[in-house]
Amino acid sequence: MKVNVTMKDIAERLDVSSVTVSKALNDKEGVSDELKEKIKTLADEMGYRYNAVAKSMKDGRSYNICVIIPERYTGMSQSFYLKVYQSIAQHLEEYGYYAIIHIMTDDDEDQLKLPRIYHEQRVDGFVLLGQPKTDYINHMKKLGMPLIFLDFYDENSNVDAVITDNFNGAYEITNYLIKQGHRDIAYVGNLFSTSSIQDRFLGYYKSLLEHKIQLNQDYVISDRNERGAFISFDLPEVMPTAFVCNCDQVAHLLMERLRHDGYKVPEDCSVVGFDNDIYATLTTPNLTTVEVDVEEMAKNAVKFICEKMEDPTNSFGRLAVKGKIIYRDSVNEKK
Amino acid sequence: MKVNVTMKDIAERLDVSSVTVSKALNDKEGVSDELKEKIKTLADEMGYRYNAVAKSMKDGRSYNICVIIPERYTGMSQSFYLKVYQSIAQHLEEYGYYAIIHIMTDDDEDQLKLPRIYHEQRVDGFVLLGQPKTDYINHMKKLGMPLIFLDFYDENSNVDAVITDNFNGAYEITNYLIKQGHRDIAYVGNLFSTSSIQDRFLGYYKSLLEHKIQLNQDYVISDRNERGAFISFDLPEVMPTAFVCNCDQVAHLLMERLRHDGYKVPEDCSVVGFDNDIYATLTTPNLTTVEVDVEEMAKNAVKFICEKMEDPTNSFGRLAVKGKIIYRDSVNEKK
DNA sequence: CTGAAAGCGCTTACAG
DNA sequence: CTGAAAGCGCTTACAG
Repeated sequence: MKVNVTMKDIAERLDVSSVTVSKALNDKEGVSDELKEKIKTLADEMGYRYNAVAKSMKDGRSYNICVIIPERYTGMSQSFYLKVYQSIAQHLEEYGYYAIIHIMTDDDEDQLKLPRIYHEQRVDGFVLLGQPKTDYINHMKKLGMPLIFLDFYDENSNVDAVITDNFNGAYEITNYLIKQGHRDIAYVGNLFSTSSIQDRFLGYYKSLLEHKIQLNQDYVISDRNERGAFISFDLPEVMPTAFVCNCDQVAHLLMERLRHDGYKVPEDCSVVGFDNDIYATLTTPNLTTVEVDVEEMAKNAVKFICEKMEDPTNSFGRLAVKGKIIYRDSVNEKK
Repeated sequence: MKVNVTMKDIAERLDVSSVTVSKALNDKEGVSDELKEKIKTLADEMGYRYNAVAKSMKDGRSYNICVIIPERYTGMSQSFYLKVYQSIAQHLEEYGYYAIIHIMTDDDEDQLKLPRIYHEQRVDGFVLLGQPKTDYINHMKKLGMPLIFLDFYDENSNVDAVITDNFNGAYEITNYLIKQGHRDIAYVGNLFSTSSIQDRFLGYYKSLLEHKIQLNQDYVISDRNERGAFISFDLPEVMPTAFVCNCDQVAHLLMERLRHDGYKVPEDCSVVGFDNDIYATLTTPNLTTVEVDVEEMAKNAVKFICEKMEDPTNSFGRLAVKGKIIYRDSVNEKK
């Protein structure tokens, strides 16, 4: 058995041309059924493997999509990114594409260094998963390649984006707290860090507004610096009865802090999170939170990027995928 | 500006041949320094990007290494896998290779289904990260492609492997417990699940032996079924004063269980883990554990696989990379 | 239904 | 130092 069987090898054995073999193996028209069967059978027998590199070269496409994740996000809730990646990879498979992860270092981000895969023309499009700095985004846009933002968007760029419906999720979970009788509700998150955190805040705020609850600036608590690293924070002097956290991890940190300061959850304070990631079930009590629909987000991101590759003028805007409240044990009715 | 600038385009502009352009851009001999500079400058100007696909086709290599992770592992400590992947990718870059993650579903594993990337000849070697079933391993071996096991090994396969020095790590951390005065020490882990868990057990056992401590079968506690899913377990009737857990996650679960049953850590029982992953610092108190040297493991795995691609007869055996004990607050001196 | 020719973008081996 | 020719494995467009 030859090391690498090619279509030509099959063609020679059957005394046909490699064009015919190509047509047969790709189920194209122009080969008799009989011959097609014979070719396919022999290909199997000879252990033929399709050479996708040759195909790539022919059509000038790599069939790779690069999923760029800024390194600082991978330190956070890693499960999320691997899950999203897996989902993207599975959906891309249906289109005949591959997903390749590129974890971008802070240095590369600062220096606007693009992944090697770009410089070697081995990629047809990018999915940005996790928000890089504006300069980097602008740099990527100039490439003129299909580009999708996933799990964030940028006000100043009209790049198509698939995001969690942060606004509505936070709105609904705040409504739920209010329905439980809470009126003194704090929000934990740096409003200037990412669009997600900001939108979740606005959803929280909308719920307050609708219930005629005044927004108390002491109840807006920053949890991280602008690079995304968590910072320690003080609890408000007058304590609220509930906290809406911008993510489960910070809810987890907050609950440790509350316990440390002698508050019981949910007896003294209720706490809700967002994401339903690993931290949601690591805390005691388990967190009531908003579950992100990873599957649906990945599916749409893939659809968008593939349609953009077909026709670069395709544009989709911003798609907000609805999440779902998961009710657990971190919320009490306010008596 | 043309959409895709090729060497030929540069050649025409400079009235030289594309062979010369190729030599210049690759810093090969046979071009005058002056001409080489001119070519490089123009290439930059024209926005030339190297076409690695053409190169791949020419040398019949994809320059891709596929990192296969069985899906059931990704549910566990995801941070680890993403970290390992990143480290592999970075090291592969030095060799001009790319790393591509493939998360293998249980179904694919059962049906011995290889990743599409293999069938399309878009991969030159495999790194198996996390132990698949024996049948799958044997199937992969038959491919005759460069193959490395990472973070596990298989008794029956003589495939090169890079692993954490599980035996020594567990041996040393058990020694530490004994030095703190403990003699009734349990081990938590299913001995028949993976080679890591087994080796960690043996390291624990060696430490007992050296200190003339009888192994008590009631003190060997299974934590998961053979597919790797955690199961609930009973605490021994007569409690030990310390637990060696096969991983941080199970140490975390154990500590919750202990707390629930009214035991305090480390006052009543000491607990140590293994891995130093996210669970080590999520528990209160923080875990004393063994840190895995991800960087060193990835570096060696990459070295091995690349040398095997150069010469398939290269063989390295099993390399155990030493870990490091991280001392935290989950161990007390036994009075 | 079948196939000869040309081409994708590069590199190698050779000739000058 | 420079370049014409051939080839990597496939597919497309066309001719028969």
